[in-house]
Amino acid sequence: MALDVRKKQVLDAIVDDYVSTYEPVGSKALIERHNFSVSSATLRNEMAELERLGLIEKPHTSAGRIPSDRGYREYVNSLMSYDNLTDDERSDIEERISGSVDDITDLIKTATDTLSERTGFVSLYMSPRLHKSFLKQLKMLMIEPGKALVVIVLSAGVVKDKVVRIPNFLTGEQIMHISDSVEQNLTGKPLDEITLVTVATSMKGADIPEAMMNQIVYEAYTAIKQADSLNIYLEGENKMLQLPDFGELSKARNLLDSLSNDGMVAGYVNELHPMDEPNEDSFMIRIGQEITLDGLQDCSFITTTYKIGDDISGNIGVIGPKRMEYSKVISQIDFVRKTLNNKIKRLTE
Amino acid sequence: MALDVRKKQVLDAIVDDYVSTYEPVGSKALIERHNFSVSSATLRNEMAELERLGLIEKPHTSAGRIPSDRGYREYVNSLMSYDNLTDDERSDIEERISGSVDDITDLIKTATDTLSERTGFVSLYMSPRLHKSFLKQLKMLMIEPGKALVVIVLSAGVVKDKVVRIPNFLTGEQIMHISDSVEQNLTGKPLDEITLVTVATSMKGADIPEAMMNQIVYEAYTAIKQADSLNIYLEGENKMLQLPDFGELSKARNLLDSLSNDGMVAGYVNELHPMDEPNEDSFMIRIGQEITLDGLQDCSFITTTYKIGDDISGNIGVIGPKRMEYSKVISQIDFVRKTLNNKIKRLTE
DNA sequence: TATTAGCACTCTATCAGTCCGAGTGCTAAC
DNA sequence: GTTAGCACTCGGACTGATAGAGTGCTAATA
Repeated sequence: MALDVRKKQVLDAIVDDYVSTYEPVGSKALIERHNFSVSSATLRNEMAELERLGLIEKPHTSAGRIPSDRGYREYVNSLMSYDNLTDDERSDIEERISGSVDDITDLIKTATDTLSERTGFVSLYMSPRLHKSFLKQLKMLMIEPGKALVVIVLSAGVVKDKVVRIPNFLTGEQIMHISDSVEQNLTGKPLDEITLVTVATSMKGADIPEAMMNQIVYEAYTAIKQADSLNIYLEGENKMLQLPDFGELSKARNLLDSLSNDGMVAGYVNELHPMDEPNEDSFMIRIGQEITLDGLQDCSFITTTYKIGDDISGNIGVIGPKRMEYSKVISQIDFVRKTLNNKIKRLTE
Repeated sequence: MALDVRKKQVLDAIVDDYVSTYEPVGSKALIERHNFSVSSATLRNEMAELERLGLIEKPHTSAGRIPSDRGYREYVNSLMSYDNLTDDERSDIEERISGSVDDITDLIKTATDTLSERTGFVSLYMSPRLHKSFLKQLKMLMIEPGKALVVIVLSAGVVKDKVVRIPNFLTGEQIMHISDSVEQNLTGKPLDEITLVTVATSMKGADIPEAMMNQIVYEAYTAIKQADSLNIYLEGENKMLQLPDFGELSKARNLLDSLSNDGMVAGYVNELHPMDEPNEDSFMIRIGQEITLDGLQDCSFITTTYKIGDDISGNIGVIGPKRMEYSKVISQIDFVRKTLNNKIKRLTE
């Protein structure tokens, strides 16, 4: 799509105006607000051309133009200029995130909340993907007869645990044995290389009757695997009701219903960030119709990646109306991500 | 408020009709739908009287009547007949809750989700109040230099844990010592009797240099206290947008904004259920203006109590529009509570 | 050839006016 | 105490007229 300079300026101006006013922009309004050195008639010709190219559209015959999804895409890809945060904004974000407690999950959550508050949109994080992280410790604690707590420590100091059922007559002593044996054999292994078989063989050392082995193997295995399950956290859904974009009740309903389906959203965000991500510092941007999730076609997704150590990463980002100030939102996410990464680094060193 | 029989019938009919139609009920409609053996004129007189008593009101001069908050209250207190669930409903609830996993929190969450799904309203649970539960075990696990995991096992098998910072040069050995010492001295104590002082004295046994004691005492103490912090979980906020009661965008906004403030809602529900609750099987019902939480004056709260063992309890309930079928909702909550209590009992035995 | 002024046309949003129906309170009769 | 009847009120739905913003097209211009 090779647009000449003036067409680019016009599209840029239309997006800017429409984003800030939520009113279709006409040729006259365009002349008034931007200093084009041509007349409105010329702009009308340009706009007709842009419409033929599929970059802008009319809600109805006698209205101004609004950007189409492809228009936003063009804008984001090649027209938009990046924003710099003000010092105030920076220090605000830094304070909020640094003032947070020591727990990594709390930290990520705080970063996400900050994002929603600062943009006025929905923000989200995906729990860290641990499949590449490796096992540093595994302990089993007897809680009461028939119940034990499996504690798993992963690289970068991530801790997970799960209460599991065990055969009733196992003693604390025996549990310790098993746990030591498993730990010795599995420490250093990445999570995605741990299978039911490796867990089973790792227990060979502890001399526990074969009969009760199966249950423990299974429970230990699920405890480990559960650590790697994918969770999503969404914040600020209600803020979307303030936006004119969702001022019609049916649109608002649609939006909130779609967002309430955590699993679907998580799956979608997960798809956006493939496992072997080539460029981790980049943003994934999906606009309007590009989004293959039902009911979110008036939205845009902007997500990026945070890191815990070298092996572990997760995603953080924003879901807003597609009519948003992309440059502002992206720079907010960028700075929050950086601040978060730094704080995590300090925490895990 | 001593109402004669017919006034009661009229109020009852008005509430029933209004709840099911969301239309103000007039004297004629009342005659048509219920077989009163008097004329509409007589009913008009009765209605005028009920209005004088503050039990019903008119949206405007030429409209029918709708129940006032006091009208709903009167209805709930003395008119409403209790509903019995159908066998289908019972088995549906039982299946959903019994199909859930073994973790108590998951179980309560499932029960809450069920409640929202079955009523179409917002449901909630408050995390168990643990202040009366007593300490059964306390273990500290070294995770890496400077970091330990405190695992706390409470009565009824409730497990809590927290990662804490410890002095860098403490060895795993020393941590074990401290943990054993604390455990020995505090086991059997109710959480609300554990203070900074008792924690400190409990560590006297482990011979750790005085200097680093303070930090550990503090961290152990906060770990214990955090176990008792009050959390709330809300489910189904978006469902409220389907209701005509919140069909105006401003009302919907108001509602969701209020509900998004978890802390406020938690505080309110907590107030409703005083610590030394006299009758644990009862329902707390708050209707419309009775609710002292901003922005929820078109709602009703109905909450009750679930139990984990003898010492631990929490709350579960529903927030819906005040125009709701109270008897149905109450019986749903009642049955969910019973099912939940049973399942918890089986789980903790 | 690109630009522009001008003009006829289109469509929406808004506002006032009208009418209908449901419901009320009151009065007088039963 | 109950009821029929009636005048009155008010919101909601419909209508038609109007203003305003914007367009596309044409013909003139640089």
